[in-house]
Amino acid sequence: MQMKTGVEQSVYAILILNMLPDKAVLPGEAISQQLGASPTYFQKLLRKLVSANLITSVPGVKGGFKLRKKAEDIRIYDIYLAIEGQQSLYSSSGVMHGMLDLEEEGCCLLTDLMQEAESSWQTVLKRQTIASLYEEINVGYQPKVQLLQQWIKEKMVM
Amino acid sequence: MQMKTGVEQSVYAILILNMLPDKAVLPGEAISQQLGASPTYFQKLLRKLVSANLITSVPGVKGGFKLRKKAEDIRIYDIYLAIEGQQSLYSSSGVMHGMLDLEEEGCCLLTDLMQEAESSWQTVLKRQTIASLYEEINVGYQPKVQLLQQWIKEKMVM
DNA sequence: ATAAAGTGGATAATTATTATCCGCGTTATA
DNA sequence: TATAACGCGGATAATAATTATCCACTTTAT
Repeated sequence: MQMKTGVEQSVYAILILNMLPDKAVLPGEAISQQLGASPTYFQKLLRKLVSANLITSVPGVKGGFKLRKKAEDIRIYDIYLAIEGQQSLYSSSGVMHGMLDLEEEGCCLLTDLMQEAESSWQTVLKRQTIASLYEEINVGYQPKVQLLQQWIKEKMVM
Repeated sequence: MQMKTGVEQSVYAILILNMLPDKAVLPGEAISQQLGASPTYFQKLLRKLVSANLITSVPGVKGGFKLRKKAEDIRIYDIYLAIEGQQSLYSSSGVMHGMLDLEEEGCCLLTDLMQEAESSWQTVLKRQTIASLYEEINVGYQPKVQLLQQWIKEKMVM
């Protein structure tokens, strides 16, 4: 039971897009290269972020991706949800039904507890936004962030 | 990202073992049958529960499994941990390293948040015990539980 | 001795996740 | 208006995780 690596990649991708000047756009391949992700699969992740309305895509020669929302309006949870989907961490496989020979389907003693646990988990993921991560990275890694900014200027298209 | 079905099966297995008279023991195959689980794989799950000191096994002709702890001392979390292992839901894949070209390995902006989220999730799983589930099942499904008790008396060995 | 149980290792089957490929639509620009 | 660089979506393959099976072994009641 492990979170998909796509969630982490997406978070950093969005962090990069957040450094992009307004109106500018960054090709998917450039991002995937910088993150060391497989280009084709990473494109799929970007699609999910587009579907979730977190980023927008621009087709054509000077196309690419950019943020759709402000950094303070993108919670880690939003990205998690976009990539992992809304299926819950736990779903009963109906063991109770067999054990007690019940008529009704789908009843399980664990459902409520698990739902509560998941809510609790999600609540924490809703606490932090891209804006707060951006601040954190700026404070802790200023020189490296400067270099990244430089790279973005080279790769972006307007 | 889904919890293993083995966790649910294990919870109900332990619930069954909890209805067992003291000193009695129940063969693994009987349990797996009642739960509709694959016998051989279910045996592996039982092994994990033994390793986690939640149940004990007795080899030999009149062998089987029984609880090692009292129902009120077995939290859902203990079972979850026994089956899923202690690896966390999230582990960084080092994307940040590539993005910022850092020297240090293993630093990730998400680690703290994810750790906190997971703790929060675990806390909820620690709230409920086998004892409380047993009570719940007794209140809601009394007649069916009676039948289960009957079945246990048939299958158990002392 | 034998049969019924658990143990541990090797291995296969299944499912989920990650990755690639290709043909298509869109758009800047030569 | 042709072309090249990009995103889009579907099909498919490769890899990894999970679930399942098999077998030789130990233990123990009868």
